[in-house]
Amino acid sequence: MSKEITNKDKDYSQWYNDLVLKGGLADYSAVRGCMVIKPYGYTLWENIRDVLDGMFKETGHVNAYFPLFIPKSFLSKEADHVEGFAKECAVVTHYRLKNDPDGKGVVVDPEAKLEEELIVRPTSETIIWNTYKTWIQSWRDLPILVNQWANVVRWEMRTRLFLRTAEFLWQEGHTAHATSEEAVAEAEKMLEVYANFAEEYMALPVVRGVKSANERFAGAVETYCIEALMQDGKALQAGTSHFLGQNFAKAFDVKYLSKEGKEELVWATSWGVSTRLIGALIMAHSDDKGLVLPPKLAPFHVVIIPFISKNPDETQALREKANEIKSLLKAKGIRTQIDDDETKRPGFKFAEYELKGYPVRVVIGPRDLTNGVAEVARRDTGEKQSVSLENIDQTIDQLLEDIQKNLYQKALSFREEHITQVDTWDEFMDVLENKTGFVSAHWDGTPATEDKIKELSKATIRCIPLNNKLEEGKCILTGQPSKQRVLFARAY
RNA sequence: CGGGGUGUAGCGCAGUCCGGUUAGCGCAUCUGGUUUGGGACCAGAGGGUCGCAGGUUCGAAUCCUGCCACCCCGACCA
Repeated sequence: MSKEITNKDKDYSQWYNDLVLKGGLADYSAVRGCMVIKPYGYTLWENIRDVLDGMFKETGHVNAYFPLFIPKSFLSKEADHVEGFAKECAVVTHYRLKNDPDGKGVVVDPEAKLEEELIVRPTSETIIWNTYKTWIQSWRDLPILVNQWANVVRWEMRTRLFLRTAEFLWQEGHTAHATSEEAVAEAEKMLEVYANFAEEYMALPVVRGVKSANERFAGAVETYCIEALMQDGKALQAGTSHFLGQNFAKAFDVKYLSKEGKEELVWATSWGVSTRLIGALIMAHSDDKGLVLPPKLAPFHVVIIPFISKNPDETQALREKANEIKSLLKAKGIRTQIDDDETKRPGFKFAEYELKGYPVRVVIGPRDLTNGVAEVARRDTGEKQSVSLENIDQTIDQLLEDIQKNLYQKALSFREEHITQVDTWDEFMDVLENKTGFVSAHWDGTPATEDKIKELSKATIRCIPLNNKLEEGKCILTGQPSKQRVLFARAY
């Protein structure tokens, strides 16, 4: 069958690609490293976006939009920042094409060279802080709590659908504050927003933490992150929030006059999540039959499949009943689709909607109609039950809640089982190789040791969990004293 | 950027080693019919610059040279 997907255990990467492509989320495009997000995948993104956007508004943020292009000079104003992004920037050098003198299409017009080259934004700190300079004069102008939904480009060497593409969609919040404390509080607050979103909506348990110096965002003083675990035991950073200190205020000379009449540098944060979340969603819950989507984000909650009968009257009655159920569900805010396509057989449809991850399937045939029931199947466990048509809306409403909870619980158990404490290097390597997942181990706190561990094991420090328990110990690599355990893992 | 692999119909592939009629198969598509409680069946039809550009040859999907694209694994990254 053309729709068959690779078994997860056989080839996890191929399984993932199959889900994305055959599940109808995205396609490869004509441009290297760039993907086409198809309607089904885009709806998923819209659902993610809408919920997050509501959360941002709830926490006092407003949306704005800044240019796609950044003057090259801006990027070089913050030393760490340039270094972090310089290697993966797309650059616009010309502004015009002309007909090829040899008659073969168009060529870049050498006459149309830009005075100053433009960088396609890999992130917007620089263009935004250059703008904030003009917005901020007084303490009364602060804080600025702005978010933007945008695309960014990072010219990655190696790309993967949703997880790492050259162009991707995201949101980036950029805030300006009068004090360091306020900015830190903002960064922490937004991390918590992300964590809540991941857990409540994506049914994805995450570890909240801070990054080590090596893994910190280029230009940040502190990077907070949420880390999730995928079914293959690899970690995935699902969101980050940065306390930028005064680095960008210094670089762009953004100062305000305090209540005391003193000129002060502004404090900053930035935070973002991207379409990568869709990759996380896929890898966290799906199985060998296809996607498994949490109800709170699934494009559709329910598909109703009426059986087609030989008897036209019966078929008509089934269609009507399907519509009736749909209306009932719709009244409860349940997103429902009816598939009464007569050219496809039921078995085909079952497989198709399982592949697409619809949380609930409702099947209704002549026998059900007589008995006043429908067959309701849940995607997460595959269980089927005969349900009375009387209060099917309530049953399904409850079922969707159960599915959402069950997905979270399943992912949580998996995550808990895959955080392993180790105290020796041999154990460390053994867990990474065989058990996989997060490894909680002592580290002497130096970047050099972290690099060495990465080199030897391919594992990185995913984070130092927030409110981490302090505990005396010895670094698994160097034996030097350590005050706390940190989480290592191989990661996406 | 290194290593490996693949480019032949919308998708998946065979054919390439060893050149030779009209390039084939499965799925999908279209038409007609029979079907429909877990990926239906029968009959017929349409669909191809064999990745691109050169070259060798009477003759190239097949041999030679160059290029390009994509996938996988590594280094780098959200």
